[in-house]
Amino acid sequence: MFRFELQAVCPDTGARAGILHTAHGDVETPVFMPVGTQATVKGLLPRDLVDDLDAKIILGNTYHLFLRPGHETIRKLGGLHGFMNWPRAILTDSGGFQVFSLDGLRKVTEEGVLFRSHLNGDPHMFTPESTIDVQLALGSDIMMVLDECLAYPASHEAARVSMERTVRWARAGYAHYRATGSDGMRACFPIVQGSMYADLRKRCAEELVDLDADGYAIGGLSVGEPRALSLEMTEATTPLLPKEKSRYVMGVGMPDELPEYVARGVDMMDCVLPSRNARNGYLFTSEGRVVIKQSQYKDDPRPVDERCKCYTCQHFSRAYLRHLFLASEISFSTLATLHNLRRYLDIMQGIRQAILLGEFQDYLNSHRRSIS
RNA sequence: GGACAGGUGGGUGAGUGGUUAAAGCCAACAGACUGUAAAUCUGUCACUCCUAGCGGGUUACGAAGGUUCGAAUCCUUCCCUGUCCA
Repeated sequence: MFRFELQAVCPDTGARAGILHTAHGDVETPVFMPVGTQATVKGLLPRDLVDDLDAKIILGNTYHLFLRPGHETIRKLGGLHGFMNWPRAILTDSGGFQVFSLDGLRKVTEEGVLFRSHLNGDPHMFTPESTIDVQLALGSDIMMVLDECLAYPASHEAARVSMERTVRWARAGYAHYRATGSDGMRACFPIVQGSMYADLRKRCAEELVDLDADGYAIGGLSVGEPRALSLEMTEATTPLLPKEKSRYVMGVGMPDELPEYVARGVDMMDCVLPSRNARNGYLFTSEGRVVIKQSQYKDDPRPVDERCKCYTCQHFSRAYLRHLFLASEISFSTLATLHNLRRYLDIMQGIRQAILLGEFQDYLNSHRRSIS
């Protein structure tokens, strides 16, 4: 039975701690979810994610898995869980982000999104209903309704038109989900849009709340806008969402921003930064960033982060990691991704503990002091 | 000893009379990355001056001379390298 259990609420901020009960295990929130678009978190094995990182939930992507290898193939091979041998929870994005990232390869219509495959140019129509069907085939624990992730900046008029269409898609997708896929074991989240206009965000949230959904997402952020705006839009939205339902801000953020989202009432986040930046040699540490290719690390015997307990930091020097990076060795990606994700998960665990102990305000204050 | 081929910036390698301080790639050095078209992408990469500009000057294509208004490019000599033949 899918259920969100609220455990603690910060009396001073909007922060909450809870548990997301899914068919594939409990997920303690606030949670950061590693991104595994193509049925793999790039650079890692499920073994790493479970044994080393203890990640409770990861993402998959409807658009990418539909194109390759195909959702029917995955369905036959045990769904995404069986296919990629991932025993824990999976959240799948609907393809709405590809409306943004594959701008130029798609056309948005009232019916849905017509994508031209980035692999071979074949046309594929994605509708609110079809994306639910694909996600059901994938066996997703938390499905996302198809939305239009709008680029920044957008005019108020364009944002309104887009947001209203996203609401219509959410209604259609949700109706389809209720009719075919709502078995109590899985969940489906609609997505609040409205670009950087608080009034549109508010209207969108109000419309979507009527769906009485399993949880709510805030999308359309981290599309090029100033960081402060992303937080502002989150802050304008979360108070309108039902307290007893989980809130998921899609595609954020930098390590420093994670507590800020939580303070605004966010329970779930995901981002490619820890994994992608890891592969590009950008490591997150408790002391800030370490760009491992820099010559200053040439003979550095220290671990990436002296306070980190990850496998990478426990066994390897910056000098060694720099060598692997410069030599384009595959193992670098694994070690770096392992570290960066561990950093994100550690931050979230610290945040959760602070909330449970009633110390989140202090945590937030000291966090803000440390970065200013 | 002889016959060919060749010597270009840290490496490799284009360029065979003038928009060439010299392509591309690699290395080096920086930067970017936010629901992943990303093990990707971008910038810098001889020295120097200032009024900081599609600005000036100085070096630079093995060495030294020469031809020419002008040479990495043509000529002469020398040095060096590779392959083959004795």
